[in-house]
Amino acid sequence: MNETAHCRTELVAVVLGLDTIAAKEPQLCVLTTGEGDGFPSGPLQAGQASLQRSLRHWVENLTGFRLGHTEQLYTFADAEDGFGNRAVRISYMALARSSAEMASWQSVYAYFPWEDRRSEATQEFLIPLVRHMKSWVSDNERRLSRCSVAFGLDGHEWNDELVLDRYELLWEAGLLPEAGSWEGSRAALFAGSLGRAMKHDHRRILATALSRIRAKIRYTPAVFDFLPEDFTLLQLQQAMETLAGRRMHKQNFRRLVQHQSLVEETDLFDPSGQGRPARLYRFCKASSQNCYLAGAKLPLPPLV
Amino acid sequence: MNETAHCRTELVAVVLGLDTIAAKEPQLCVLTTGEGDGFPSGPLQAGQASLQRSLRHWVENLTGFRLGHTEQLYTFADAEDGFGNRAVRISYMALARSSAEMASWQSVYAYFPWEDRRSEATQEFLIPLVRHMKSWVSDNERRLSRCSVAFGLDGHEWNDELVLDRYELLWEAGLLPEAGSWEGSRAALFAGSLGRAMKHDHRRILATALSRIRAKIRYTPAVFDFLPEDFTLLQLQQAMETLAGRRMHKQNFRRLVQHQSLVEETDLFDPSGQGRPARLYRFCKASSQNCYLAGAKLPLPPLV
DNA sequence: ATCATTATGCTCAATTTGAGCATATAGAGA
DNA sequence: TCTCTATATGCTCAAATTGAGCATAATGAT
Repeated sequence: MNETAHCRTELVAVVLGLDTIAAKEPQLCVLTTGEGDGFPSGPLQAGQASLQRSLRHWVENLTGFRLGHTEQLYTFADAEDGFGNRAVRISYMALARSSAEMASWQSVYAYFPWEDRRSEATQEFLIPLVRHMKSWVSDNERRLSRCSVAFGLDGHEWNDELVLDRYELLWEAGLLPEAGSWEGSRAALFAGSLGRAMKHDHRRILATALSRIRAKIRYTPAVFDFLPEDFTLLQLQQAMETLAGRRMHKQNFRRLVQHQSLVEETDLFDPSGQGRPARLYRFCKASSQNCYLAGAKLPLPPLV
Repeated sequence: MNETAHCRTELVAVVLGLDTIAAKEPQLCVLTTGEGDGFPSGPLQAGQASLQRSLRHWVENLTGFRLGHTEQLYTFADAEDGFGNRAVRISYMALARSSAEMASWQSVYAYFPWEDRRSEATQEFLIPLVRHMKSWVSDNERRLSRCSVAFGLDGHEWNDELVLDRYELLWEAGLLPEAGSWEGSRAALFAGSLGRAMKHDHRRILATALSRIRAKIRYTPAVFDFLPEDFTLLQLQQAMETLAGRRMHKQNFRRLVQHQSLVEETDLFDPSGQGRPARLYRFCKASSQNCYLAGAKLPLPPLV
């Protein structure tokens, strides 16, 4: 209790955005450094008023990118280095409006392919992976239960928000290169479906961010931070879908959104589509709270 | 970016529990130090494996209390002191089972009287307070909207989880002693309804904890961490009520709980009551995820 | 003109929620 | 013992929400 450790304090930024430009359907992207194996991070600067401000300041300087809503994620500490020194890392998540600059960003689901359940294809590689996980934990009651819950087995539903739990189970199974116990040969069986690794615990931080944003879009109007001022209901729905990693029922989604008067009509239309032009809507801040955007899911077939 | 600040890193623990012993109805309590104006806190120790473990270790040593589920809340940083030194405070919330040791604990709602809407009495002092808040912000569009949302005015519903927002609005209005802009004379108008102050930003941390636990009990089985192994459905309901700060409809609450098979019957009964003895139930871990305990609310009359 | 494609309006059954009535089982007091 | 009060528990019913799908509208492409 008497020995105060000296700490190096570092800020880490997970900047999320929707890439609406390159692909036809918007994709969830994250700003990375190096070979896409880390996030912008740097020491806590002296002379800044608040942590949040400090973070915004150097991320905007570093990347030239203007950040939207910013939120603290989690604080980690390394073990001490033998001289009583520890490193403390405070991680933040920031949302950014999409822009042309995003070409160099990385797709979030490149790191967590199993989290993107929008296409049927995911099902296919997920099934053997989950089967393997189950057999691996079959001797451990506690782990078996965690596995069932996290991967939606045995009558449980797949829960979007359990990103961190799923990541940790894969880690514990030694299937991820970052894990000390990595079993490369076993992992090779699932080549391509285990995603890209990152340095330090950055992939874990990304998992935390994905959990957080998925929880946040359900009960707050956070999606609108990703969208332009005017948008079609399809754009809104696809933004929700790429964030949640699952498909939604189109007509019901509209009903849900309109019924809460979350958005208001403009008298503009989007002429770029092939079919009937879609009306443009605008976020209606007046009724922003008590927003519920989770419903209108399309049921997923059970995994096993 | 080049100047690394030296940081003192401190851990702060908000330990919550239900006091089922003193009062007839369980009350939400928190472990405090001194005159009830602070939380146990201490420097991050060298030689501990993880932050979480470090926290548990010294809280259990300090208080002799065994902690249940522990969760990181938020990390704050003081402004630097002029020598390039900053203090970083990492706050944690921990849940504890009730015990006889809790006599010395403080009621959470002593710090936030406006958050306890279980009794009609709260309505009475809340109405003039909110009216005052509204007139205070009437010249500021942004604040007026925040106020409406936070205090459930103008058609908005009261949202349990906006504890931090409400605290910050009261702070900004200069009604709280901790605020630099405190206007004691104006605050005196609402004597007794503005709650007890705490040192540093500890009351703000408590607000964060209350927000967090209220969010958590809705979608996770966190309530059960407060309850004994066997409990009656009334105990469960009252635990939810004191945490959420609002009443629930009894029959519907039972239906909600039983329908999800969150609990399983025992063949024991609680004989201590006056009327028909209540059956004792037990938490059913098997179906723990996808738990939804938020429904069955009794509607509150609008504030203004 | 016809077709493919997307947007949008509408229906209908199943489920969930909000509210309240009715009955069951205990202790306390006449 | 009988009655009253207090609590637990079972059940009903209407309103609201949700899940799913059909039908129509408005555009570009062939």
